[in-house]
Amino acid sequence: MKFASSYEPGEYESDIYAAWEASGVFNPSVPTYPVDNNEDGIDDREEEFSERNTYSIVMPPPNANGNLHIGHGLTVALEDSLVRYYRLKGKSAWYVPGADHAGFETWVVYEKELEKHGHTRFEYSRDELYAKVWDFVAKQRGNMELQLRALGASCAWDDLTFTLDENVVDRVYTTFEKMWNDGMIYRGEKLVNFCPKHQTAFADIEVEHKDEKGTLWEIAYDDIVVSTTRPETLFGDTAVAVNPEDARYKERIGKTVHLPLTDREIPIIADEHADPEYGTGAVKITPAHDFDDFEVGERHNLERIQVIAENGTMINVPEKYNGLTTEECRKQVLKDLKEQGLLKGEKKIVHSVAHCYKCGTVLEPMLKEQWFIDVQKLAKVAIEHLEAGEIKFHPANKQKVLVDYLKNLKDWNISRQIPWGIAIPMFRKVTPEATDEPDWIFDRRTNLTEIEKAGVKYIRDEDTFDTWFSSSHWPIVCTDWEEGNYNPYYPLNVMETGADILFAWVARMIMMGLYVTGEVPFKEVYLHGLVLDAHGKKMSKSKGNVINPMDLVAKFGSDAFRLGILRGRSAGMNQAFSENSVIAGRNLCNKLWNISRLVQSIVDEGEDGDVTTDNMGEDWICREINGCLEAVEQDMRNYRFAEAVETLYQTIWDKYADWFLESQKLYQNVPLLKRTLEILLIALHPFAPFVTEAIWQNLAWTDGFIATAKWPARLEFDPITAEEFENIRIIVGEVRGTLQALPGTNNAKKYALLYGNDSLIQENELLIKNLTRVPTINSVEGTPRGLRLALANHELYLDVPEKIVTEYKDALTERILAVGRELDALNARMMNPNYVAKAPEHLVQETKEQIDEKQALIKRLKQELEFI
RNA sequence: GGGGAUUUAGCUCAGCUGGCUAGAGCGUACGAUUCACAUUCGUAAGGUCACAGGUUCAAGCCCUGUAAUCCCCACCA
Repeated sequence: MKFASSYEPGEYESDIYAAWEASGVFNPSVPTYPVDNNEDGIDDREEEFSERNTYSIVMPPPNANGNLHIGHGLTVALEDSLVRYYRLKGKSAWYVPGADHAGFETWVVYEKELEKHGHTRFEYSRDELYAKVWDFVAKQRGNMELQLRALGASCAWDDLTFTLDENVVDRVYTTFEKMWNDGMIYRGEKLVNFCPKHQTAFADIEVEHKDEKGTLWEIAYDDIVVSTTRPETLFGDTAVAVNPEDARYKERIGKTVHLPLTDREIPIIADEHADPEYGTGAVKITPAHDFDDFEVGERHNLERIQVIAENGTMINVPEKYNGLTTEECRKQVLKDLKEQGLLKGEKKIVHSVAHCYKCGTVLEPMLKEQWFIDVQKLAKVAIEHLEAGEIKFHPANKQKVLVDYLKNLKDWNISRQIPWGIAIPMFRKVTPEATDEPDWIFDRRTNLTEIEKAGVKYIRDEDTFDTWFSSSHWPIVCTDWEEGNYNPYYPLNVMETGADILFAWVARMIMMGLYVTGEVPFKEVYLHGLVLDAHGKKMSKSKGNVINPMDLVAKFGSDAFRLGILRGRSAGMNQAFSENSVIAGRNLCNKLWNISRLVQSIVDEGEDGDVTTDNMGEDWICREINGCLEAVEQDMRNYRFAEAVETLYQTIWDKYADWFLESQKLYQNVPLLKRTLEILLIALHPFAPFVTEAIWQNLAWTDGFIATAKWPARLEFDPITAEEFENIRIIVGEVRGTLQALPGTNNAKKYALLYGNDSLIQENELLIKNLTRVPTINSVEGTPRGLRLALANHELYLDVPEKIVTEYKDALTERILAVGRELDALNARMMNPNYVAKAPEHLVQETKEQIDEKQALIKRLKQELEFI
C-alpha cells in the first residue's frame, strides 16, 4: 500500500509539477504558423481547426522583480482552473505566462536602492541606468516564476513573455510607427501631472485624487479680489477671469489690474470658467500651473509663464522668491501680501488634490512637451465593438462602465521620464541648417543616442513609454499574432484580470487589439475583485494584515489554497478571505486522499469487470455524479468557480463518502468504484491539481497524467432505483435523529430496530443497521413494539421502553403541530382560486401531492401518539 | 458633481429566468472512538432576507423611495 494515512502536500507537489513540466503536458498541441495556402487558396490546416478546438488565456504579467501577492494567487487559481478544465475537455489549451518589467514600480524600487548606496539617478546616463536595472531585475527574476509553479499554474513555460522581450518591443514600435503615420501621435506642450519626487509625468489614470482640507485665500488685485488655494503661483498669472454675465465686473472686462508683488499689469478677461457664485467671482489665471487655467489660456491666447521647476522650486520669479520650495514661497507670499494689506480673507475648504499613487507626493501640474496619442478614433472603434456585444463581461455591468469611460477618454500621455522601460523610438533634429527636414523622425534604432539621416543629425528622445502602452499589446504579443498568419489562439477565449485595472489595461488592450489586428483581443472578460482580509478590510502593509499566499501554500498545500481562495468569491466583488476556507480546502484534499485509499484497498481485493449498477446505492451515486458534472460544466461556462467547487465538495464528501462508500462496505462493485473515483478526481482536478494527480499516480490502475485525462462522460443508471435509495437516506436520517432526540445518552447502542412487512427495509437490513449503528435490526410478525418512525412511511419501529417513549411525547406533539402549520399554508394556497387558475399546472399538482403527503404524515404521527 | 456595487444565520458568502418550507462553509451546542480519514463521524440550535411602500396567485429575487457601507470617475478656483 503506497497510500499514507493522510495527504502531505509537501511530499508531492514539487515532484508532480516537475513531472508535468518535463512531459510537456502544458504545451498546446495546435501550433501557430504562417499561412500555407493550397491550390484553392485555402489553408487546409485552418479548415482542420475551424471549430476552434483551442483554448487560450494569457497571464496578466506579475512584476518580474517582485513576489506574488494574494491577488496573484487568486488570478492563478481562476485562470488555471479554466485552462485545466478546457484541457480536460480536449482543447489545445495554451496558458501563456508573463513577466512585467513594471516600468514605474520597479524604477521606484531601484531608485531607492540607488539612494541607499548614496547615489542618484543623475550620476548616470539613461542607457547606464537601463543596464543597471536590467541586472537588478535579472537577479530577482525566477523567484516569481517559481512561485507560479508552486501555485500549480499549468502554463507553457517555453512561451513565457517578458514585457521587454524583443518581439514585444518590435510590436510596440510597429504600432507606434503605424500611429505616427496615421497622424495619431502628436507632440504637445501640455500640462501633465508631474511627480516632483519621481521626476516623471503620469497619465490621468495614474493620478490619485484625494479630498483634503485646504485654505481659500482672497487676494486684492487692485480693486478686484480673487480667490485662490495656491497664492504662490500668482507670479505665473497672466490674467484675471470674470464671468461675462457677472454684472459686478462687466465694465472692467478688457481693462487691466496690477499683479501684486510684481510690476506687471495683467488683463481682465471674460470667461465662463469663472463662477459668479464661487468666492468673489473673480479668478486668477495661471495657464502654466493649473489645468483649468491652461484651457482658459488656450481660449484667450494667454502667455504661459512657468514659475515652478520640475524639482518643485520657484523659478522666473522676483529674486526674493527664487529657488524657494513651493511651500516656503507660499508662506513668504502670504506674509508679504498681508504686510501690504492685500490679503483680504481666508476660508477653510475641502478640495480634491492630485497625488502620486506611489509615494503620495502632491502632484504638480507641469508644462511639458510629451508624446500624446489622439485616442478619439481608437475609443470610437472600441465603443462600436463593445456596443455590438463582441465581448462578454463578467460581471456584466462592466461593459457599460467601460463604454462610459471610453466616451469621455482624453488624449493619452505616453511619455515617461524614467529610464526603465521601452525607449520611445523618436529622434529630434539637431542640425539647424536643415530647415526642410521634419523636427522629429521615427527610427527603431533606440540603442543609439544619435543618428544621421541624409546628412541631418538627430538625437534620441530620452523618454520611455508608459507601461500601459506596451502592455496594451499583451494578447497580441503573447499569442505571437502576426499579420497574415493563421492564429487559432487569437482572440483569446478570455481575459482574466483585476477589476481595478479595467480602465488602465482592459480598455487599452481592446483599443490596441482592434487597431493592430482589426479584431477584439478576447471574447470574454472576467474581472476579479480585491481579496480583503478576514474582516473585509483592504490588506496593507501599514495595517499589518497582509496574507502571503506562499505561506498558506507551504502550510496547507497548493490545492488547499486554491480551493480556499475560490470559495465564496464571485466576479468583480471585493471579498473577504481567511485561513478557515483554506483549512476547509485542506480537509477536502485529505478526505479525497482517504477515499482513494479505501477504494484502492477494495479494488485490491475485489474482482474487476464491466461497469454496472447492482444495488440502489450504486444507481443513486451515478445519478448524483451525473448531476454534479452537469452543474460543474454549467458553472464553468458561467465562470461560477465558487459554485463549481461547492458542488464538488458536497458530492465528494456528503454523497460519495458518507453514503456511497459506506454502502460499498457491504456490496463491493469494483468496476464502478474505479470509474466513479476517476470521475471525481478528474472533475476536481482543475481546482485541486496536485492532490488529484498525486492520487492518480498512486492508484494501481490508472495511466498517464490526470492533467491530460479526458473529461468524463455521463454514467448509466436506473433512475427509479436511484430514487428508491432516497428512502433509505430518509429512514437512516430519521433513526439517527430520533435516537439523538430521545432522552438519555448513547442511544445508538441501546435500541434495536424492528420492522414489519417491508421489502425495502428487508433488502437493505444490513445497510440500515450499519449506517444507523443500532445493535440489531429484525423483522417481526404483526405490529412491532416501541416507537414508530413516521417520516419515512415504513413499518419501522425503535424498540424503546414505554417510559422513555412517554418522555418523548412532547417532542412528538410539537412535531405534529409543526407539520400541521406547513399543511395549513399549503391548504391556504389551494384555497386561493387565483393560485389554482394562474400558477403553472405542475406547481398546482405539486402542491396537491404535498398536501396528501403531509396529511398522511400527520395521521401516522397521531397514531404513534395514541400508542403512547 | 457623475457613476457603480453591496446590505441574507455569530462570521464569510450562495440563492442564476419570481415558485422558498431561504442554503453552504466556518463557528457554537450535544453525542460518537480501535472499522479509509479526529484534517473524522452523527445530531441540533441559529434568519421580520437593511427599512418603507408597490406590482403579482406568489417577492430574498421585479418596481419606487429611504438609510448605511464600499469603490470608481471628475478641472471646481
